[in-house]
Amino acid sequence: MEQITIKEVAKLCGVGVSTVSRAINNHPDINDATKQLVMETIRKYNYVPNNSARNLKRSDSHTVAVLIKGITNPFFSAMIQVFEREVSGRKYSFVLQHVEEFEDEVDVALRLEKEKRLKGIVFLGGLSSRTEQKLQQLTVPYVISTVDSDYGGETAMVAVDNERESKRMVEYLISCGHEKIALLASTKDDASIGMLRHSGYRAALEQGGRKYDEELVMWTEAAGKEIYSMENGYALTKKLLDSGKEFTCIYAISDSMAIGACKALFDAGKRVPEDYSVAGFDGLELAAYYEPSITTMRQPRREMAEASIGLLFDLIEEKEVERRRIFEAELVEGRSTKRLA
Amino acid sequence: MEQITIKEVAKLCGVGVSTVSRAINNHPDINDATKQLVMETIRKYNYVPNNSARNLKRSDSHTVAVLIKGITNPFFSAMIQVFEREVSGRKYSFVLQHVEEFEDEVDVALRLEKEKRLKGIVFLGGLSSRTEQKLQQLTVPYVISTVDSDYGGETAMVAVDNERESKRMVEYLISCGHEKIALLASTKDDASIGMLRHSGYRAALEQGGRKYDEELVMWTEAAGKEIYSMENGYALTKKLLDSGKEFTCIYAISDSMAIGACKALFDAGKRVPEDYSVAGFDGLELAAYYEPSITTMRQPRREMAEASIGLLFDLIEEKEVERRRIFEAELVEGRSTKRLA
DNA sequence: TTGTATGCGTTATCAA
DNA sequence: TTGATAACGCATACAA
Repeated sequence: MEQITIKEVAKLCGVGVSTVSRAINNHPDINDATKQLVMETIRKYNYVPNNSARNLKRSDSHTVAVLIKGITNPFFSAMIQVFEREVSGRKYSFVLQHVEEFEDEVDVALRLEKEKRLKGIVFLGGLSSRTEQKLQQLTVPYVISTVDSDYGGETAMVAVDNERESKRMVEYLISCGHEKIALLASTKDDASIGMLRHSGYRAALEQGGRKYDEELVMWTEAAGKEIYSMENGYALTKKLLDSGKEFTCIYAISDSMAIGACKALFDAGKRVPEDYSVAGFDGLELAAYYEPSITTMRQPRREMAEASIGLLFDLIEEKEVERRRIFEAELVEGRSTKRLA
Repeated sequence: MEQITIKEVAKLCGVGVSTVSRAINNHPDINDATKQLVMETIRKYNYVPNNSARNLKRSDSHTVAVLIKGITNPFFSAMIQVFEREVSGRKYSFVLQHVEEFEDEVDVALRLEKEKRLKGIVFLGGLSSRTEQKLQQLTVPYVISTVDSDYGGETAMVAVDNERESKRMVEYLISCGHEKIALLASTKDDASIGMLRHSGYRAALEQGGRKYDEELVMWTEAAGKEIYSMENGYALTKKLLDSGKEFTCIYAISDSMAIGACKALFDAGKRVPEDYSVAGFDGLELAAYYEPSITTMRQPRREMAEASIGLLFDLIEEKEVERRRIFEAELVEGRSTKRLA
């Protein structure tokens, strides 16, 4: 099968290449009959325009990209559909770009921006390293979505206040009568949401007159594994149980970890919530389907996805808008936590 | 920030563009000193080559793509990492291309093939429609992964035998003493794995001397929702319970549906497996973490992902190999099923 | 309404 | 070891 080009289509139709181009791109100034002819031969010969050539030539692509590191994270799943809908509703093209583990998302963004002549970028899940300098090389607007780390003054951002909401969760657990609340945390050097949620935990304890006990904080050790996974939640809980420390409640900084925690407790012959309460964070669908359902802070993911695209287009259209959109999370009381007598 | 091009880099260095190109692409015939100079100015001015131009010019790209419809499906999650590893281990670039719900994956493949000068393609999750004719337009080898529908003679494919493994599962359930086994099925017009798993269910019942009862088959109605989801499993189970039909076991054609089924049973005040047994299919991690753990057919996903890339490269290298690689699934006995007395 | 010609940014060929 | 220059396939300004 030969790679047919626009030239050959033109030749086959007995017209010039610009006419073919006009037909493809729905230009107004083209005779309807010739357009039909062109479109027919295109279909007949299965002509597919080369996107690289188009991108090279075009100045305005009407394309925005969403970059995701860890596309398999279920937290992002529901958001992806929303991105698609919101972008195509604005007559733009949508590129979902997966960033591999070892790649720098800003590098990918820089490449993609040139390659596709992007109009804007959403970084889903934030930026792993502090590459603010590199960010400045971006010539198009961008929005950091679901992470509220401090990226510097004017960075556009959509997220919940992770520290505050984490604090609220722990305040709730305290209000249920829990004194010794263990935390399943991220790595010690985490500078992103993991640390913010830890800060919220600590603040709630200290302001609630409880002792912040370092021994009840189970840090993720190896950076190799996925931090927010069930597997990690399981491992950390096992370690916690083995430590012999006393506690009545486990607060995991993600729902997946909370589920891993439950499983570890079950495997140790414990019951949830009768023996131990367990709470998570994120509000994954799964948290509701688990048995018992997991008490969690639900992030309004769909709304945040909508707002991310909305903000991005506001920036593209150079509107003067608030560049930080902070959403409220919702405390969902599941049956994985109980009030102490 | 200006979009700097290769020409300007050349000018800045006082060399020709071809020298810059040589430096970028690690050509051997270039003076080491000039190369250093070029690379330094590139870094200094943050030059990023335009990929569209490169793709346009290059003939061999050393890139393969994996196309996924439904990238949020947790079944694919673990496979993606394997694809990355396997491809980059072969010194090829890897493109993970998400196919939107309404898009035809072959169209996307055709476009991408031209745009990126692909060397090969993996279709993860099979092809939704029978577009065999279009497939022939692909000029590069491709492998259909995880779906064993009949795509015609020579189609390269890596999958489990869905019908056989589904049959095995039901045979197991029969061997546990279950007579009335309800099925949570896909849509009636499904022509893919959903139908194959249904066929296996039916075959097991009939060959096992049990009656195939159409009323125990809960077909998914609306094509709008995600078939293999917890939500759908929940809805179908609710419907089943409401129907008043008698049964002792639910076999869901996916683990997610099985979890939805469990939740529906719990919400109806039933116990699993004491009142009803529940089994799934796929062997998701989640099946092991659920309480009770779900009895399932584990597909060797990592191995299948490896084999998909392996087969693709065999085809790229024009080796004469078996084009169909069928893997065995593993029956994992969870605690969601019990033997009847 | 249509065709011709130019250039997008790069790589590759060729001659120096 | 280098540098001009010709493609790559397309969109578009301009001429017709």
